[in-house]
Amino acid sequence: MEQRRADTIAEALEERIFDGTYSDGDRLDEVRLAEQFGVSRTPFREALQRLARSGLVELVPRRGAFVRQPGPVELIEMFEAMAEIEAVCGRLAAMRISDEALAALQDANVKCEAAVGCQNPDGYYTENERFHRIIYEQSGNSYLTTEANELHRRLKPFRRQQLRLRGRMAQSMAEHKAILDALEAGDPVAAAETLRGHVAIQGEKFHSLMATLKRVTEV
Amino acid sequence: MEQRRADTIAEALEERIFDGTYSDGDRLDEVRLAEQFGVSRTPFREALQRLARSGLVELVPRRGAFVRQPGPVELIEMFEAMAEIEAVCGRLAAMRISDEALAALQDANVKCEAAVGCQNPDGYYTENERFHRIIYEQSGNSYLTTEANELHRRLKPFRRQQLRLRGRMAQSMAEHKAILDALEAGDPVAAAETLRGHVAIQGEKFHSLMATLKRVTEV
DNA sequence: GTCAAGATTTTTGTATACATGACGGGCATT
DNA sequence: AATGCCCGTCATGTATACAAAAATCTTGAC
Repeated sequence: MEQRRADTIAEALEERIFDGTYSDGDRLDEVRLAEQFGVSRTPFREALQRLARSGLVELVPRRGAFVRQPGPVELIEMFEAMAEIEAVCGRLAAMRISDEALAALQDANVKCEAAVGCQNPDGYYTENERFHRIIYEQSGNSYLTTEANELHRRLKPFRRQQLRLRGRMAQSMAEHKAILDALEAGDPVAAAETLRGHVAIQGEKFHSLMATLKRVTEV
Repeated sequence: MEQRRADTIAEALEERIFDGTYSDGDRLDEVRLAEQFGVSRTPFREALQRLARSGLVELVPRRGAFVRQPGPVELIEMFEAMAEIEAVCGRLAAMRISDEALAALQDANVKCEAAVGCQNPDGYYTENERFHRIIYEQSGNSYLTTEANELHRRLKPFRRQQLRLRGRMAQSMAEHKAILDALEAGDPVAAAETLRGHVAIQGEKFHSLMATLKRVTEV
């Protein structure tokens, strides 16, 4: 699959939005940025439109493109949607998961535990992501899988913060175990419930999220 | 909100794809169609990219834009996803729905029943859509609402066929009643279950869907 | 008659030029 | 001094021109 220039530009812009180079409300000047990327306005505008579709920028007619970071309400809604969609994937996966996938989940979990032991948040994060993506995949529904992956990607920057919470990794491991048990038992209801609880933002996680939000938006 | 030309073109193309003017695999010639719409290639390409993001068109680099109708597998997956997302919306709505929304749902249902009495499928269809959109809205989650509306829109052409099934409208009414009861009772589980069952493609509905699919793709 | 390689043509991707609508500053009026 | 209007400047939206890649056609050899 050949890569258009607009694709690479979109990725670069996305990266800059995620890492905070551009923050909420910033206008993305077409001529200046196109020049900076070494392309003309045409492919750059293509990239902007793609980002607009993912919701990262807002395209106001005749006024330009503006960075659109999710606010507190939007973020909470996205986390809730993530929890519900993961629950759905888990429900379906409980009825459809393959033995290979179950083994892969177990493998991811083992490596997660190892990462916890080594105080290695990055390793934990990588394997945790694999764990979840396997469940999306095993829903056996590519539409849901795509949606789940997309939401997962957008929440990535905020999710990462959650792991910093004291004792969060250990608790998360216990929840993974419960999820795995439900999937092995082929219990759709239990799989859905445990996954929803695992992903949902509640209690201390909520305050933590709000705190990081403040830090991001106030800079 | 000002409308770009690319927007109107995208809508027109979408319409033509839905109504079968263009069918699966057709190439959308940039110069010919842009001329036909009376615009240059630039806004027309914008429209193509938008359609590509909705999944109606596939943009193959260096080869062009091709109409991408969902195949049987994809359609079944989309209907399943719709059923699951509606179930989620129902679950949340059962906990959050307002009295006004409940009244609106009842109103939609009454008008549905009237339409059934008058043998008026169009009227039924309109009110049925309103019924479902209210439930999406009352999930209290705008992300889910957007996703649900989008899926609903894409499945519209296929859903319409389902209503032609003998006795389908009457059965559907009974299901609406059960959904309404669950929402009134504030029972999340019942709301989710009844909605999932209502939307899911199963039994005769499945064969009917396959039949319409054949008719569409073989023309 | 078939297949292959080169030339031609068509078409996509990108750059640039042009036109129209938006924002801001300055001036006049109250 | 404040407000409203007008004009200049600039950015966006669109058209057109150019370049590169793919598809097609032609021609020649086996």
